[in-house]
Amino acid sequence: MATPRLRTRRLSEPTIARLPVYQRIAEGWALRGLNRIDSQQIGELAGVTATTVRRDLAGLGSFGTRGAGYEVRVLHERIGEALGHDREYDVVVVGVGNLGRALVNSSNFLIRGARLAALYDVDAAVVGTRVADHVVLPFDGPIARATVGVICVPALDAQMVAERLIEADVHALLNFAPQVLTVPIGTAVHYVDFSIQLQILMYHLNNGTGPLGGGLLHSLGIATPNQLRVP
Amino acid sequence: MATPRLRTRRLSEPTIARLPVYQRIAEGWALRGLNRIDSQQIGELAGVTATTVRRDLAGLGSFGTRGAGYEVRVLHERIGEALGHDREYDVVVVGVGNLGRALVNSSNFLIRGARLAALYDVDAAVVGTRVADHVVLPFDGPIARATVGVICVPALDAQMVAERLIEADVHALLNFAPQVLTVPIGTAVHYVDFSIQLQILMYHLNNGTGPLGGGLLHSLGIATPNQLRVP
DNA sequence: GGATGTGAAGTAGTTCACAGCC
DNA sequence: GGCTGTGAACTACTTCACATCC
Repeated sequence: MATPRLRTRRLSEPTIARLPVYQRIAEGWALRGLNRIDSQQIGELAGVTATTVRRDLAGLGSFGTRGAGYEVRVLHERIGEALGHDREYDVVVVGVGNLGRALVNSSNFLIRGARLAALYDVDAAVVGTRVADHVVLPFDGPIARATVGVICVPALDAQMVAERLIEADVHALLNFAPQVLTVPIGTAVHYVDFSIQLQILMYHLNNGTGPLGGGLLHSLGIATPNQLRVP
Repeated sequence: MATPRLRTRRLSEPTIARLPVYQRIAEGWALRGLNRIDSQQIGELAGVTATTVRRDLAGLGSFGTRGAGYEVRVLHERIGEALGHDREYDVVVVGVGNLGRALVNSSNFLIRGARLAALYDVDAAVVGTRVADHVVLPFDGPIARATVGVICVPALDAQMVAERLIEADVHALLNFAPQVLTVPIGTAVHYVDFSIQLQILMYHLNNGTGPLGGGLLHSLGIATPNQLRVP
């Protein structure tokens, strides 16, 4: 576990989930050559209220200018600092099926300090092939030193994979398998589950709730309708 | 938008996100031939407190037995009803790259009433090929009638794809592109963003928060360490 | 003037603690 | 005895409203 740093006060869970969205918005504006943005604009693009944006950003220290909003460059930088993007960390991916392949080849996955250390699979047909500039290694061999392990294997194998990763001293897991993992204290598990997202969407459709009822995203849930167009 | 039904009282957003997890746990137990489970056990497997489980389930009507817990079959059924799994709905997928392919071939994505209606792509090399028992159609042609549109295209194309889907009367979107969408009122957008999940995990690692500090999943966030083993 | 940053108020979600029932 | 279901207390998050500063 990395050393804690107390540069910013402790951020709330919903705030942490929104920061990457704000950062992406900042990137979009920077790309367009715009260098100022205000909480109102960030809010409309992110699907939250301007007040929420200001509270979130205030937690990173006061770097806005009253009357003029935030400087896009500084905004991006501060969020990066808060999320620890100045640190590099190694990621191993276990399971090089369609999903694993999609992840490592995505321009959106291994960013902000994440570095692919190695790829593993149990399938002899896949081991030895080249994927994303790495030769796929056998999962029963030695495991590279890494901070995060990404699990992209079938549900039934996920627990076994988690155990082997933990044994190899990987104590942060991102699990794409539809399987709750049992892990010892000291290991963080984060779940990504596509079908749950679909199911939440359907619940709202069936019940007429969600965006129409004014419902809001709860750590990347349903977003408020968003009429503003980026200039 | 489907007709609302008021079988159960309105559920809170965090509850809705947890129900699919409970349901999966119920499935696991049913598969093992176990037919009773209590809130304590569900909680340990899902990474939440027993009280939270009981509150969530109480929202679906009282179907537990004091002193004996919940019947696994009834639990599964009630959650299915609450989430609208008895209804079938059509899903179109736009973008048949690695990710789109991974999704439609996953045994975990198109479940619980979701039915793949059609696949679209703009790439002439992909259009016409067979994927998951469907011939990939050109995105500039007519779009099938569907309830949900899944967007698996590069970030820069996502807004255009969303607009065309909305024009074709698809008013619920699941967006896998790292891009906030601007949509008219009446359209629900739900985001799935891999890199954000990684970033949240890293934040906690850098700050020593998360599972060690007793932090808890916030709609599929970091789960509490989970020592219990399924019998 | 105009937008930030923040006390204070309001709302939502979780946890406690226990009555109620099997 | 044991576990559910729930009022009451508590905690967390959001929104209001406005003083503050450019």
